[in-house]
Amino acid sequence: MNNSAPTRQRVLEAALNAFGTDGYAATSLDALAEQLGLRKQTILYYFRSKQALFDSVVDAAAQDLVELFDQEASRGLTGIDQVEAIVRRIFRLAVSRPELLGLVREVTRPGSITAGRLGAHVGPTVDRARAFLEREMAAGRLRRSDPSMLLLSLYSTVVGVASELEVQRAMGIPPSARATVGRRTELTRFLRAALAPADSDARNYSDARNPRVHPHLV
Amino acid sequence: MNNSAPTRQRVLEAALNAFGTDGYAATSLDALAEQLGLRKQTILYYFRSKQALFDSVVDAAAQDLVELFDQEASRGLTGIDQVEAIVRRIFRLAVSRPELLGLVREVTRPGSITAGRLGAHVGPTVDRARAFLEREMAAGRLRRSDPSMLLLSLYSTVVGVASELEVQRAMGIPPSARATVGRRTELTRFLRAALAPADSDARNYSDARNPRVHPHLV
DNA sequence: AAAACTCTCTACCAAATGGTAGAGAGTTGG
DNA sequence: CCAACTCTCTACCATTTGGTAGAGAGTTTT
Repeated sequence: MNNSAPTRQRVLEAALNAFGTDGYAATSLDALAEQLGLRKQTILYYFRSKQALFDSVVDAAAQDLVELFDQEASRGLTGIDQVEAIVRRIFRLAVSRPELLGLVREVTRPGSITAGRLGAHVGPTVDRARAFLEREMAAGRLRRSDPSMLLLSLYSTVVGVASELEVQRAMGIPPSARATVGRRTELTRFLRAALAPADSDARNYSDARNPRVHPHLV
Repeated sequence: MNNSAPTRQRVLEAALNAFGTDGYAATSLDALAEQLGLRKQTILYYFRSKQALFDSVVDAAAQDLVELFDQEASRGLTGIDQVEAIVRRIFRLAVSRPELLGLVREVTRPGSITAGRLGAHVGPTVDRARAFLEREMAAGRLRRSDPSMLLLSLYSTVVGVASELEVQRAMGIPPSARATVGRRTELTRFLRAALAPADSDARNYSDARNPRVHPHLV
């Protein structure tokens, strides 16, 4: 039962790229195969059907996302610092593997049958994120609000700002590397303002201004 | 040169619905025609090609969006009140015509050739929005930040929260009408926190808490 | 060395796709 | 009344699509 890791893996990667960039419907097995220097039938040897391939791609992508997220969440940061660390991570992802966020976008299309599949994978992570927000609110390190809604707002904002390239162009923001850093900096400021606890119970809370942008890269 | 408004219009509406829901590639002219009780050739009589139909749909949708937006912006509100009015409008849109936001999402796909078309239509409106933000910041009614970036954050957050149905389901938010109101309320709170001017120069600014949720509908 | 297994290929196929050509029915204008 | 025009249709068509059947080469197992 040797699954011939190289070929199968190559197919998965190219498929993630294609599905995440052009979408499911606009991706043909023939085009995918040609791009890999294979015949379509070779793809269908490893994956029963186009849909099965897509499912596998979603599984792999979900695993990557969860891993990355949990890794970043396990460093024990608190409050806005933790949120900022995640934001930085997602931006790095948007630069290094934009097709991954594109795939998420494709899967979360209304009525998508595959949405449940992704949901099943990321469910526990989402729960943990919500629990984190609740905990930090209770500790007075984040402004009090509905954790689910906040999570949704955060998701929309971060993924949108990180990956809405065409919208950014329309708004006069050039898609350069420097602009990407600028976007993240500005977004961080936006989020800090939105998340900072009201004056009522702000305790030992790390400086809300000056988001300490390391001049690394993104 | 009678363009037979009824049929042409029906085609446009059905096409907007299909393109906005399923995307360009997943929409076939045959399916569209059948749904309209027509033959595909009738569609191709009014529109030279599938791409031309899509372009026309984008034009019409952009016009609707701009109209709606400018209408809401011409009422002379200021600061966060104006932002909140726009948010309310977009949410109403997400409920009454979800396919419109879906189309925007489709058009803004990375590498979309039609993105420029939409951009050309909404450009002036975006400029006006940015000018508004600048003006309100200068007047001390909004927190100071980069207007372009803020606009992008606002866009991502509002459209995302309004239309990311599948993500919401994944985050445990049921897609009911009541939940929609709740989402908007929570989002408004989020935005108020993010946009409220720093204490430095906050002048005659309408109450930041209690966003006055009318029990209308959405 | 024979049998079984792994992997990629050629050869097809039915269905669906966007699109062309042009007939025919109905209406309008001269 | 005839010509022109508007609109929808039938008849096709070339291409592309996802998918099946199975041959054949190489490797592993017995």
